[in-house]
Amino acid sequence: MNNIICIAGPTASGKTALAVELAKELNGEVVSCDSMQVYRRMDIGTAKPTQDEMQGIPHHMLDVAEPDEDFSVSRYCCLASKIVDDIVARGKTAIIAGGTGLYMDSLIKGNDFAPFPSTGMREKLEAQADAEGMEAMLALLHSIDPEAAARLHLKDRKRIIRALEVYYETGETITEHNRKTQAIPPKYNPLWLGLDFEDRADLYNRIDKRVDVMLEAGLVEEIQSLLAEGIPAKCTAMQAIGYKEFVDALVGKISIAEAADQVRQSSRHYAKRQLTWFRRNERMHWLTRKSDDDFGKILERARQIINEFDN
RNA sequence: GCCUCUGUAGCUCAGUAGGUAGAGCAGCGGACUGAAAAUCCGCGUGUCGUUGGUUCGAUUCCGACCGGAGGCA
Repeated sequence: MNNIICIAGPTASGKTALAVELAKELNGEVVSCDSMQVYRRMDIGTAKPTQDEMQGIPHHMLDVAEPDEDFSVSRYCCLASKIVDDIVARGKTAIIAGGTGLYMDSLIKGNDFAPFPSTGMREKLEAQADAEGMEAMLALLHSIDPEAAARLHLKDRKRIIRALEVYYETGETITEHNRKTQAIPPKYNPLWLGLDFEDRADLYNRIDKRVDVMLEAGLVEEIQSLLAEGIPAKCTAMQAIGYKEFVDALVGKISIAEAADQVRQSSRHYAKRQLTWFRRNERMHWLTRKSDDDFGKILERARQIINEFDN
């Protein structure tokens, strides 16, 4: 009997509902794997499961950070792995559900991240990049870590700076770091379930509808109150889809209707990226939903896969 | 009814002084390992409204017709 199940899939694909149903049937607890649901008071726009939706099933890794706090894969793995271990130790099933592929893979593989001293290195590198340009930064990286430099595109500023940061902070190149991480055997051996739609348009329709539901549920008010309590509009949490766009609307840059359109658009792009990430996981059991399949059909397929896996 | 403008990729529009066409967005595919709902890369065949004509050759010129916009009555 496998005691860890991962439920992956794009936004609005029904991960929450499937996780709760399976938790009920398998004596499970849900561990959210979502880079934005970790923030407190960001409930509507992150589609955080409501008390109703949880149906009494314990949920973890929600509300573990303040919106203006720095969060990272490293912190996620550190907190979540303890929780998973504890659930399993208590003889229950850990159901890890969410759409943040990097977090999910890192948790399962057991990537170990040493804590980062906050020395302002990133700010220094950002300033240097502004002053000297990315060609210079890439050349600098090449002198330190030619493999990484060869792999990265000149325009991928974020990764070039990060690669330099990792080296200057730890003395180890990101290439070495990656090699070491990949060498360690996976920490967990879960059953992977992936949600997808045979017709992409069905997913996109669900995304569109969900934006309307969020608006009705008071997303704009949620954002207003975050801003009112002093959460800076430029912090990472507020860069979440559904937040940054309505912040623009609230300061009058665009209309609410335009913001809603942008949210729908960004969500589609995001969903596509999520699918790309999860598709490369060759251990994934895909639950591909046809246009006339209902939730029950997907649940039934999930049960089958779980039974086959156990036998 | 007459006149003018207009009809090119799913959308908005370029363009071809006649040799069957290209951008942005959308869409699709990919990457991703200490910010990831972030960041980045790649992919453009479409009856050039329809139909006749001129031409070796028409999306391009001419005519008619059918859409759309505006103007005059």
